[in-house]
Amino acid sequence: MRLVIAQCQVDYSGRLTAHLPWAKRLIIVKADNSVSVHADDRAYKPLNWMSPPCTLRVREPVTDEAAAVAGIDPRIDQVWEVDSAGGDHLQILLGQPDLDVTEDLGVDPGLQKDGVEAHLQELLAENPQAFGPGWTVVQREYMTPIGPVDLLCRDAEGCYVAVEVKRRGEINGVEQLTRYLDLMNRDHLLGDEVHGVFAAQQIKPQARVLAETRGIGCVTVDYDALRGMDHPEDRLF
Amino acid sequence: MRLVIAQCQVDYSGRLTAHLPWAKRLIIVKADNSVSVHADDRAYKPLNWMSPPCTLRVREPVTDEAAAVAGIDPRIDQVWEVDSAGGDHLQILLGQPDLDVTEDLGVDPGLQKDGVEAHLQELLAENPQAFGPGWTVVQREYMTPIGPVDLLCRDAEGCYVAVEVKRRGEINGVEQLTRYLDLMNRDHLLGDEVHGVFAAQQIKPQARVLAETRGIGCVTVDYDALRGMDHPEDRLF
DNA sequence: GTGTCCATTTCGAGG
DNA sequence: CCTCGAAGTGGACAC
Repeated sequence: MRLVIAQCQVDYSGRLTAHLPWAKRLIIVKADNSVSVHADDRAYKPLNWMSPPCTLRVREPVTDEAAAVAGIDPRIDQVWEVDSAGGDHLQILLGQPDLDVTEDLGVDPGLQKDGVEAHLQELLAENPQAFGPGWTVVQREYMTPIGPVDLLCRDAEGCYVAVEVKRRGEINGVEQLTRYLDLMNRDHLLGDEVHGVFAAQQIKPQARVLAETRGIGCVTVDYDALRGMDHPEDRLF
Repeated sequence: MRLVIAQCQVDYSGRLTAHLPWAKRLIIVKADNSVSVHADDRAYKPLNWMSPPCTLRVREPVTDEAAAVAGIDPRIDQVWEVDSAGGDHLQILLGQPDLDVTEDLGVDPGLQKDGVEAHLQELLAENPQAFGPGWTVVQREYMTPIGPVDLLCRDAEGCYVAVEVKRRGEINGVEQLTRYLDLMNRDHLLGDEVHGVFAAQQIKPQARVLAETRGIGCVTVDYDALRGMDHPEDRLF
């Protein structure tokens, strides 16, 4: 990993074109050749970047005399040309760096996550009573021609119910479930009419309204409580 | 902006929980107090981070003796505690740094962009003949109760057509246009039936199929050609 | 503030 | 390799 802090000007052309005027910024070159140009704000998002795979060519410093002949601004110390296979191009004009260090970081052991949608689906599959008494799970990731239904359940009366699980329930999730229900009921893949339930840790009001107008049930899920039901020994009382 | 390269262990808890085992990484603290932890790959995305606004507390180095008494790993040189208003928490255990520099970058003059969806919409508004001969634009960003239709047009026969403009046409865009059409035709906001056209630089096959089953036309747009039509003087022939 | 939608989204999984 | 859906999405803009 190489870190450079210097005055620079950046021009990108690819999916769009973008320009950064001359100013002092941080430039990161990672081991995967990716380049990112950071200002001192905007959290972790760079102002401009090139994603890997890409190649980086550095045109070396020129003498003042040669620069003058070529019409190059004498402030320019280096020119970086970054190219991707897709035709994207990033050009960075660099002044004298205030920092230029290279460090070998090695391979990272990687990030361990807990609490994403997959875990929520897993917990619900193990605790279908969260939907109501007598509910059972027929299958997780039940395949249809247009994609997998998160959970296929049966309610207390034995009716099939397709459950769409989301961390945050928004309109798109309702649309997605609606497409599954339309298909399953049009083709009578499961005989009787299949109902729908939209399950999420939080459901936006507009999504709830849309679901209800389509006869889809809404269930808000408490992840921590569900984890407690799943492993009662973890609870303190 | 402060750049630190050091062995570290990171734990995040907030919208999810995540853990990074002990390894050498880059840590960036920006002027907005945001913190990001980078490995030497994954383009510009950090492994872990805290978005502003947040506060950073640094617990100073302890002596080996004090560390032993407190049960702290003697490799630990500093402990950073980063907290956001939303209750998110990031803890970074740091070893002896290989790099620790602070640079003042000042305020960035900012990024200039060209070629995003707004420009595509603008070009299409100026060149409705891209949809067919005799087409006219009634209004850009035509407001409905559930959001703005990108372009409201009339075709050669004078029929209203709602046009949804996307850079890349995917299923969500078709759903979005469908909601507008459902509403406009249910409430007869414009008298006769309003048709729909889905216009994008590239349309995914599944989006195209969904659009066609709903009677929505698909138009793929060549941005550069359209720019050429708009400013013929820019063309070389 | 909430809601909606764009993004050079990035990223990962699955066919 | 493409396609699709999730993300600690973030950010801008309208209401």
